Amino acid sequence: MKFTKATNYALHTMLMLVAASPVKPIGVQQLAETQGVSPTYLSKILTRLVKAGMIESVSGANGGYRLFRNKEDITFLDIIHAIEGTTSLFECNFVHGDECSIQAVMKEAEEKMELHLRNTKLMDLAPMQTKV
Amino acid sequence: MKFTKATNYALHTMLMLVAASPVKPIGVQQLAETQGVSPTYLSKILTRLVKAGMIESVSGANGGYRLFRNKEDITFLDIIHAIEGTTSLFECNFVHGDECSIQAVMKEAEEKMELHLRNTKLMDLAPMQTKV
DNA sequence: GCAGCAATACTCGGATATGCGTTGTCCGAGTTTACCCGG
DNA sequence: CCGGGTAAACTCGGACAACGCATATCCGAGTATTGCTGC
Repeated sequence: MKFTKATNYALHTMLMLVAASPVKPIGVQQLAETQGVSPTYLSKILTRLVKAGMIESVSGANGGYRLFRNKEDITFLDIIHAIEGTTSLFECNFVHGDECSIQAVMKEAEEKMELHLRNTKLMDLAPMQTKV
Repeated sequence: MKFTKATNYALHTMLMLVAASPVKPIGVQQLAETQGVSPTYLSKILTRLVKAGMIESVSGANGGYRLFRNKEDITFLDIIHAIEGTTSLFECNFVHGDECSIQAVMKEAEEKMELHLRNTKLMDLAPMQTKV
C-alpha cells in the first residue's frame, strides 16, 4: 500500500509543465534529467497522461510535452487516477451474504482522501513566473 | 497502490474476534476457514496484530486468538497500521532544495483518510449479540 | 482416586516457493526540424 | 538564393528483463490440554 514512483514522477513532471510555457514543449530528456529518471521510462508514464487528455506530445526535433488542458482545471486526483487507475483501494472479494460493511468504511475513508486531492489544483503550487 | 489482502484478512478477523467471546479464544483454523485462507498464512498476519498489542494468542489445545485490548478502543487505523506499516503513502525521494510541496499535499490527503479511519471503531460494525 | 506420563491439539517462527506489479532497458518506426548542396 | 534531399533530434510503442513484495506453503519447535495407566 504505497503510491508508486510513477505517480511521483507524473506529479513532478506536471508541475514543471504547468510552470513552463504552454507553447514551447519540453523534451522528455530534460524532464527526466531533472528528476533523475531514465527518459524512456518517463515517456511511458507521460503517455498515460497524454491518453488522459492532460498533456500533449509534440513529435520531431524540438519536440516534447506541453500542457493540453487548462492549467487551472488539473487537480491532483486527475493525475493520480491517470497513473494509478480509478479502482477502489480496498476490495473485499470475500463473499458475505450482503455487502461488506468493512468495505463501506474503507470506501468512505478513501473518498475523504480523494476529496482533498480533487480540491487541490496543480496551480496552487505552481510558481507564477509565467503569467504569459 | 492498493491495500493488501492481508489487511482485508486482518480486518475481517478482528471483526469476528470482537463479536466473539472475549474469554474463549478462537482457533486460527476456524478463522481461516471462514475467510477461505490458509491457516498458516493467517497466523502470520495475526502475529502482527499480537505484536501491536491488539489481540493475544493462546497456545496449546483449545488455543487460538482472542481480543486483548478493550474492544471499544480499537480503530480501523490501528489494524491497518499494524499490517501495512505507518510510513507515509507517498514518499518523494527526489531532492528538491527545500521540502516538497507535492509531498505536503499528499500528506494532507492521507491525513484526511486516516482521520476517518481513526474515528471509526471496530465496535461500530460489530453485532451486539455478545454483551457478555 | 491420584500422580505421572504420553498423546493430541494447538500456536510460533524461520526457511522457502511463486506469482505479479513496478520499474526499467532496448530497439525499430515514425515525425519534424535543421542543415547542406547543387542548380 | 532557393529547392530538395539527407541527417539529426525527437517521440511512440512493443518486447523484454530485473527486482521486490504480497501471498502463500512447509516443517520443526514449543506449549497447554486431555486422556490413560499404574499404584
